[in-house]
Amino acid sequence: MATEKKMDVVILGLLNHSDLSGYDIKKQIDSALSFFWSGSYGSIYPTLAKLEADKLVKKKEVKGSERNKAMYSITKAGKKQLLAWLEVPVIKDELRYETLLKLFFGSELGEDGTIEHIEAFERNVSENLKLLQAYEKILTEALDEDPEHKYFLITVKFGIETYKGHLKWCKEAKSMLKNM
Amino acid sequence: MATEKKMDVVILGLLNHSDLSGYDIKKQIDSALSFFWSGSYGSIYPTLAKLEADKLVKKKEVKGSERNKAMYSITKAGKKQLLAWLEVPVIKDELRYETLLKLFFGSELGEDGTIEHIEAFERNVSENLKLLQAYEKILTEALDEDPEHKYFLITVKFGIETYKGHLKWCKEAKSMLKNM
DNA sequence: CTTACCATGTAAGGCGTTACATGATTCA
DNA sequence: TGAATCATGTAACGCCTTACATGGTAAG
Repeated sequence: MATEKKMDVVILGLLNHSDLSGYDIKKQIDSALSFFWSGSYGSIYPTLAKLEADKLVKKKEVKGSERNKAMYSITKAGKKQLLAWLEVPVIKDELRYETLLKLFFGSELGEDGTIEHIEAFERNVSENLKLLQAYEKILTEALDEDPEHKYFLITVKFGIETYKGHLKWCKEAKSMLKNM
Repeated sequence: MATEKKMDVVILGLLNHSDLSGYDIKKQIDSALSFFWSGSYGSIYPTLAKLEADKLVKKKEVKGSERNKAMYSITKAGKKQLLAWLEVPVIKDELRYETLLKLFFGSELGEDGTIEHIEAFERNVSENLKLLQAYEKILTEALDEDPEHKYFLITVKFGIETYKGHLKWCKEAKSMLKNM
């Protein structure tokens, strides 16, 4: 079956906004998409080759003094495929937090160790929240420049609300563990 | 390398609380752990066999008039392994929401379609929130019965705060899309 | 009497990661 | 001149899911 949780629609979606190399795609996944998606070169390059073979993207070798570099752009068939995926209802949203697993089994570890896990989680979330808030500011200011900015901003706001919820829980969880 | 995001510690953790069959383990994963973890029989049974071979769990065939059923219990070596994993810092918390991917690339789909995705997400989160709040009530009332209940309750509260954050975002996102 | 649930397991394959391999260019 | 970044790709392997295969038991 087609494109359920795969790299291909991510690539198609990114190329729908601008032409990119495989390296560029990796960078975008690691920045704008990183808080809800991930992907490695070992997945990006083979997918790009497959998409090209299916004529969903077009490869252009960049010539001249530059090193070997290939820029990809989306084709009409690619846009059609992207839209078809966008129209289909979401199949699966997955939250998979190892932190919660360690908490769930935490009685074996005890309070101090568990609190350490929560605090490490808290530090991590706080940092990511700051990054998202910086994104939020930039995107809000540049909202008129590009109609896609609105959609990017909405996902950023998702991260902000979610992380705020996480931080609220951190406080609650720590006080629950300490008041025993 | 050992037990980074694997079924084995989940099983060890569950068996640390009570003896269970493979079928029981699946049920627990699909209920108490479902909002932050998942696993299938195709992963549970082979892992159980491997854990038994490593003497981390012990298998007891249930005899008598009952059907073929095997109950597993954790061994001392198993407890040690579980504790070792609990002590190690969390390697990876992963949030992977297809909904956000569809939102991120949403300009191609347009406002109406995007709002439909948000509303489907909203319905789903609302339902799960209700389930978690039911769990919260039960666990709060039974807090004294078992020292582990406190740890279960903390993870449930995580889900509640997170889902509340999600729902807050749903409202925000819809109004952002409508006010254009 | 049949539907739902209890119960165990295997085989094939999907999807992706990590690690490796290689080399150019830019910047301090 | 050496570190960081740009840039592409492959091979091996890990981990899990889906689908299949099988059959007992409880409840309505």
